[in-house]
Amino acid sequence: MEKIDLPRRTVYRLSLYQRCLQKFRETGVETVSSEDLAGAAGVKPTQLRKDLGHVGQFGTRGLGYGVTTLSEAISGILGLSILQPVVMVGVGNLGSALLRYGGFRREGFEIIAAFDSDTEHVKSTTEEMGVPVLPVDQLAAYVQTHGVRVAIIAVPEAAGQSVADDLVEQGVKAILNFSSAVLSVPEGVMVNQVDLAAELGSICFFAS
Amino acid sequence: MEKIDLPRRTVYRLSLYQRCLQKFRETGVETVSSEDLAGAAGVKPTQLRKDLGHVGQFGTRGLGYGVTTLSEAISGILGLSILQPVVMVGVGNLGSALLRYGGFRREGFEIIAAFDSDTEHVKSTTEEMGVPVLPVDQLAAYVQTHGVRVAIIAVPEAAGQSVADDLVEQGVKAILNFSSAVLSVPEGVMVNQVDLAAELGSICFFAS
DNA sequence: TAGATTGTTAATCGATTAACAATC
DNA sequence: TAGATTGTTAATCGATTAACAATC
Repeated sequence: MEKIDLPRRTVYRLSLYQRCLQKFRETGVETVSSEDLAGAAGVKPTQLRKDLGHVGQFGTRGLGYGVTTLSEAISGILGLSILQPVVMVGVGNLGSALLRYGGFRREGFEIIAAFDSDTEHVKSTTEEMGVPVLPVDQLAAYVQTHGVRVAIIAVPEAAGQSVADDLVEQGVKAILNFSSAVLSVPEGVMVNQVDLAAELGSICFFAS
Repeated sequence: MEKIDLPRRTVYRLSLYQRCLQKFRETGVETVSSEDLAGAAGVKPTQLRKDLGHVGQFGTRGLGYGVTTLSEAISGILGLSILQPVVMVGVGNLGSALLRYGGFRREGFEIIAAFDSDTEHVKSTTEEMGVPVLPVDQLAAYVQTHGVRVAIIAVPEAAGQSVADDLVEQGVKAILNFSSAVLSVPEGVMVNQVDLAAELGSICFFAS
């Protein structure tokens, strides 16, 4: 596996394209132009082509892109051609909502286990979530034995950093962080911060 | 109210600074340097100063920023000095998680009502959510009579655009969109797309 | 005055868009 | 061949960082 270096935003959009391609596939479309696909993803055609240009040549001039071919190519690039195992830490409001959401599997990853420090929480949620919910003190061991490399953090701010430390120590390489904690991680680990309150706060500005 | 034009990212970070300042305030700190505050927010001091430079002069050279003064100034800029009323459309997994989350109020906005198309949903959730959950066909009227300008969309993709159209028609100016629908809105309406699946998909790339 | 720290300008960086030659 | 559409280069744009003079 060649390690390509891609701009963050490009990676994000590849993920978008991938979902659109799946939809095209389901409706039986076999070929799309950069204009069609970009339209579906909400970006400019020229940007789509630029993004794809970073990783290879997939189209046929005058014709467009083969839906299946491109979709599989992108899956490969994102590392989603094999189902990616993900753990979830924190099963509060947001964590459990994400667990129930479910649509993830279609995207090429699967939340294989969730963890929480609240024992009551652990017991009451295990069945209704569809994934095992375990006490957080089993997190490290689990991550190690299952070779997990991707994690979602949805714990209160105060616990964020220590959870991240544990994860990184066991080999996790990418973290999607919903806690408002600012995580510091070593070089080579990617953190993607999603700060819902700040997101909402910032749109309020544009309403005035 | 002068209408300032700020870079999106700057607005987002102002929201971050604001939260950090509140924490400083709670712990009795009266003055912070750009280094302290930037550290707390996870950005570079120079960026913080640049961001603030967009909107005015709040500091004292050699000393730093007054916590309270700066905090109130930012609230004013973001339009959060008065509690901002927000409606939520869609009370599925994600929507209800956000409703329960609650931490929003401290940030200066309040979800005053939620809407859903599923009548069962409406009934069963109203009490447990702490806000009225109403049938979606009352959305337009409610938004208009309450002068709501900010909305959160957490409905399935297929319904996203039509909900957005209704909101915009009734005067909503800013939308935080959690549906994966690519919304098209008229000039002057701000949409902030948060695509959780794409977010997760894109970090997977960095794990390989 | 000396030390600290802001506000701001200039330099850098990265990402988006436009334009067009290559080619199916 | 003519029409369409890609792949890629160059131009633009916006955002981040470095540097430093202003000043408390």
